[in-house]
Amino acid sequence: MQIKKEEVRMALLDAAEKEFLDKGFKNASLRKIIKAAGTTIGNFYNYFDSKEAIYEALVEGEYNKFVYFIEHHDEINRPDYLWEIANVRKWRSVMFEFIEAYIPPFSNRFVLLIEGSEGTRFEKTRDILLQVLTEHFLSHMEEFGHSHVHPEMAEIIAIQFIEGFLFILKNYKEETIRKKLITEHFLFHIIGSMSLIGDFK
Amino acid sequence: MQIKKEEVRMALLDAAEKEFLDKGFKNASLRKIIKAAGTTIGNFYNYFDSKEAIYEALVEGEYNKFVYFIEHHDEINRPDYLWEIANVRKWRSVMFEFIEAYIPPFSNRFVLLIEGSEGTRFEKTRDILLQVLTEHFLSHMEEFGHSHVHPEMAEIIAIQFIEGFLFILKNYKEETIRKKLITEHFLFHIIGSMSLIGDFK
Amino acid sequence: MQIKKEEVRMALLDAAEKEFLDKGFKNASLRKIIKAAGTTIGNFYNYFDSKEAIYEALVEGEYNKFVYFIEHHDEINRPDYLWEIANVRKWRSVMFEFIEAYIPPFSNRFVLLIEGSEGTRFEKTRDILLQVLTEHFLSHMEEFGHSHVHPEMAEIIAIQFIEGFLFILKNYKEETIRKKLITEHFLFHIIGSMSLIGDFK
Amino acid sequence: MQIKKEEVRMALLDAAEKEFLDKGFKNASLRKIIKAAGTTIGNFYNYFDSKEAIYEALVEGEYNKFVYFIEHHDEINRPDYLWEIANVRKWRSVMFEFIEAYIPPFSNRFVLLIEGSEGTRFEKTRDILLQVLTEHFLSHMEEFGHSHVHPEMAEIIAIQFIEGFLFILKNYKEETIRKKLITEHFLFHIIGSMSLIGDFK
DNA sequence: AATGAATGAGGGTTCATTCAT
DNA sequence: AATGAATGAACCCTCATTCAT
Repeated sequence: MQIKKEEVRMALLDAAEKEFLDKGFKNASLRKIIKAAGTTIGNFYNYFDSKEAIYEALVEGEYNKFVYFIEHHDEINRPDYLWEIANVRKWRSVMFEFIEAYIPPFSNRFVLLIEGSEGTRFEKTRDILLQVLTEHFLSHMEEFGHSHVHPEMAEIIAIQFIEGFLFILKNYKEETIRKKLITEHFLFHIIGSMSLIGDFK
Repeated sequence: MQIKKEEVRMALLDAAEKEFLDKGFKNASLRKIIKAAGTTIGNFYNYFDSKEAIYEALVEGEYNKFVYFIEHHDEINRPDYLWEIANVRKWRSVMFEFIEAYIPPFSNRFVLLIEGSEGTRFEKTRDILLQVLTEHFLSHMEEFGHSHVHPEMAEIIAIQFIEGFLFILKNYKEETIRKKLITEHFLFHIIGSMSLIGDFK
Repeated sequence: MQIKKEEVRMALLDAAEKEFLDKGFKNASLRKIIKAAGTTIGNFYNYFDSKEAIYEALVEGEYNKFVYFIEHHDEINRPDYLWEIANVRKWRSVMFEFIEAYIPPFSNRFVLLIEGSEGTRFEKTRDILLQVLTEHFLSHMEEFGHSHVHPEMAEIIAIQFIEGFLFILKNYKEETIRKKLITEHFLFHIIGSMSLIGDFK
Repeated sequence: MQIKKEEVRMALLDAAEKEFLDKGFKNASLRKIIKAAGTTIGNFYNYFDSKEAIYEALVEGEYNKFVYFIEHHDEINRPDYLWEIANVRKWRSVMFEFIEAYIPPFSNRFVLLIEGSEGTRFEKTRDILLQVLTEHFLSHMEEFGHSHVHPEMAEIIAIQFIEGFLFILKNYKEETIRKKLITEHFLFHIIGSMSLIGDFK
C-alpha cells in the first residue's frame, strides 16, 4: 500500500475535529479521539506524529488562508461608498455582493484555529485577528474622530465581531443562510459603529 | 480551634478567584491555589469539600443575583421611549443614567460564573443568559417585524452582547470608564439593531 | 509533619541508586524504582520533581566534589620526586600516603555520575574527566618527549585509568583494601607509563 | 522472487551495525535502522526474525572467533622470553612482530559484541573475556608471587586492558597506527604489571 | 519480496482527593 | 485546625512485533 488507508486517517481527523472543537486542543483527550476513530493508540502514530500534528493537519490550510487575509486585507477594495448610502436596504444588497465576492468559505476548522488553539503554535492567531480588526475599527473611528469617541470601543467591537462571526460559522452550515447572516452581521457592525460617532439624524 | 479562621478561607478564595479566572475551572490547579493561599492541601479540605465547592463558594452569590435578574428582568422599567429619540447624543445621556440606575456592580466573580464554569454544575449559566437575551432581542425585533428580518440574528447579537460586556468587565475596573464603555456598548447594540429592521432614513 | 518521611525518601534513593547503577539513567524504569521502594507513582512526585531530579539528588554532592577536584587538581602537591625513586617498594608507601591524603572517599554515586549520566545534564562529566586526565598524561609524556612517543596513548591511558578506578570503587567497599588497590592502580599507571618513554635499563 | 536480495540484507546489516555501535542493542531503534537501510518494517522481518536476530547475524562470526580464541589461547606461543629482555626498545619491536603474527584483525563487530550486547544472549561475552584475561594475569602474577601481591589487581588490569584495547579499535581504523598503538598498549600493561611484583632496580 | 497498518505494553508525568497524625 | 504522605486513574508518547495484502 502506497497510501495509508484514507478511511482511518479521515476517521481520526473527524474524531479529532469534534473533540478539539468540543474541548479545545489542551483539554482534548487523544485516547478518546482514537477510540472514537475506532483504532488503537499505537496506530494513531502511524498517521500523525503527535497530538499537535493532527491539530495542525486540521488547521494548517485555514491558517494559511488566514495569514494571506491578514497580509492582504488592505488591498480588498472596500466599498467605502457605503458610508454615503443612507438607505439600509441598499446597503444590505451591496454588502451581500461584497461578502459573496470576498469572504472565502469558512469551515469548522477556522473556528478550531481561532478558538481551540491554546497549547499549540497557533495560539496567537486569535490575538492577531483581534489586533488587526481593532486597528481596522480604530482607523474608521478616526475618520470621524469626535472628541467624545472612546478608542477603547474599537477592541470591544472587534471582540464582538469575532465572536458573532464564529457563532454563525459554528451554527449555520448552509451556504445561503450563512451568507445572509454574515451580511446582517456586517451591517449590524457598520450601523452600530455609527453610535460611536455620535450625531446622525 | 473549633472556629475556622476567616483569613485562611479568604486567602483560599482570593487565590482561587485568580486561578479560576486565569485558567477556567477545569484547567485550574488546586495545588497552585493552595500554595498561593499559603496553606496546605489537607487544610484546604477543612474549608471546602472539593475543587468544585470552592468554585461554588465564589460564584454562588453572583448566581443568585443572576437568577433574580433573569426572573425579574421584565419588571425593569425599560426606557422604551428611547426608540423615539432620533438623536444619538441624547440617547447616550439617557442610557448612561439608566445604566447608573439599573446595572448592578459586576464583579470578577460574575465573569467567572459566565466564562469559567465548564466542568461545574453552573456550566449552563452562560446558556441561560444567552437564551434570555436572545428572547429579549427577539421580542424587540418582532415589534418591528418586517418580512426580511432574520430571527437568527437575535441569538447572534446576544452572543456579541455578552462577549463585549464581559470584556469590559474584565479589562476596565475603574467605575467611571466602565460605565461609559457600557453605555457605548448598549448604544452600539441599540443602533446596530436598527440595521436589522431595514429602513430608516 | 514538617519533614517528609525520611524512610520513604531513603527507600526511593536506595532503589534509584541500584536501578540507575544497573541500567543507567536513561534505561532505568521509574516504575520499578517506585515499586522496589514500596510506594506509589503519585507519591514519588511528593518527594522528587522528576526522574532527573532523583538522579540529581543522588549525584549532586559527588558532582560538586568532582568540579572542585577538576578546578584545583593543579594545586595538589604532586609528589614529583617519585620519578627519582628507583625502588618500587618505596614508591608504594609514598603513593599510599599520598592517596590517603588527597583522594577523597568515593561512593557508588561517583560511579553513577561518571557511568550512568546519559540523558541528564551531567552527561558530559565523564568526558571532562577524560579530557583532564588525558592532558595530565600528555604533560608528563612531554617531559620525557622522545621522538617515538605516541601522544594518542595519553587518551588511551586516561580511559584505562578511569575504568580501572571505577571498577575498584564498584567492587571494593572496604576502606583499607580499597586504598591498597588504588595505590597499586596508581603505581601500575606510573610504571606502565615508563614503557612509553622508552629506554630504561 | 524466491531469493532474498543480498543488497537489502547488506543495507540492513550496515545500518544496524552503525546504530548498534552508537546506541547499544537495547537503545537502538529498529525503525531507524530500517529507515536508514531504505526498506520497510515488514520487509525487515523477511530477512531477520527479530531485532536480536540481526544483532546475532552481525556478531556471530566474531563470537565464534572469540570462542576459538578463548579455548585455544593457551596454545599461542607466548613470547615468554620477553620477561628476560631488559630493554624496552627491544621489547617494543618484538611485541610488534608478535602482534602482527597473532592478533587477528578486529572489526567494529568485535567491539559491538563486547560493548553493545546488553539485552542479548551475548551479554555475558564481555564477562567471559574478562574472566579469561583475569586468569591469564593471575597466572603471570603467581609466577612471581610475592607476599604483598594483590590478586585483585588481575581483574582490574584485565578491565583496563579490555577498555584500552576497545578504545583503540573504535578510534583508530588505520592498520599501521592501530598496530603501533596496540603494541604500546601491550607494553604498557607488561611494564605496568611489574609494579605489582614489587622490586626491580 | 515487499508494504505499512495494527497492536498493546510500557515509558514519565499530573491531578484531585483521602487519611492518619 | 493543620499537615503532607499516599493513592491511582489518566495524560501523551515509543517501541518491537504481527499480519493481511
